[in-house]
Amino acid sequence: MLRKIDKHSGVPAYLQIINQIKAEILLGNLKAGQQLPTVRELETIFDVNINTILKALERLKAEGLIASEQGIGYFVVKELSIDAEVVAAIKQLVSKLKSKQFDLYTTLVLVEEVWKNERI
Amino acid sequence: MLRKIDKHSGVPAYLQIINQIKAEILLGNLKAGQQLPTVRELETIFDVNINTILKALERLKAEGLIASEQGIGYFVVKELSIDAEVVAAIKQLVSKLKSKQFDLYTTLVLVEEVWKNERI
DNA sequence: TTTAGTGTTCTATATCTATAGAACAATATG
DNA sequence: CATATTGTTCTATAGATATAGAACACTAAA
Repeated sequence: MLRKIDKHSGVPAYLQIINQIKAEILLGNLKAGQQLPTVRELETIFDVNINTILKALERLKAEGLIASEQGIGYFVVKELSIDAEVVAAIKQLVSKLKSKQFDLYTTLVLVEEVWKNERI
Repeated sequence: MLRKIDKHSGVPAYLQIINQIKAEILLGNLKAGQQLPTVRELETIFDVNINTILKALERLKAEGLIASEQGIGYFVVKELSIDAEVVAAIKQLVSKLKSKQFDLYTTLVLVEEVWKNERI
């Protein structure tokens, strides 16, 4: 599920990488104990320099989400399971917005703004 | 509705400013013809340097969303109205996630990932 | 033991982002 | 006309981000 980052979004590459990996863990696509692709494979997958990969992995390690073993690889440590109902609700909203021709950027901006402006 | 940006999010300040203004226009809180705060007021509101403000306004101008008149100010040009139903749907999702103690960052990451992974 | 495949560390360089500070240009108002 | 308020332009500097390239360290397997 991991894919090329968007180099023109303005969001730092290492952050986009962190976000992708975190999301995969949240969605249950990466489970505890599972090994990540090697750093040199990640270099190809995300299409960034190895140092950028390392910066992202370092942060995820500091958060305790993953761990590394020299000579072996990186592994998911902590599982972050979320409610299936929540995933369903998000899918439903995404579906509605896509059918109304919204683009992802606009959607994210709106969600953020509603989040910060509404007191619920 | 415009507020301080988050200097520690890693997202460039000028992008956060663009996002906020765009969202206000989308939500109808800034309507066509309406004047924005002065650049020096925006400096205070967002808590960033005037050059960062200008960079953001420049981009919004290039997109045709706002226009400037020297000696007078910046004005909203294009209106981007969206379906009230869409806003309601977003509010509903935000409400549900907040009640489940989700944080904004996790929410945005999930929405993005679901958007990119689901073919709908 | 040797080799291939892992992660790890380091230096150097270029570009982007953000700030500070100063000055200039156009407009509206007294 | 003079002044205050607005946008505009410019230079210099610091820090963050990203890349390239090289070398080193640990592990597993031939």
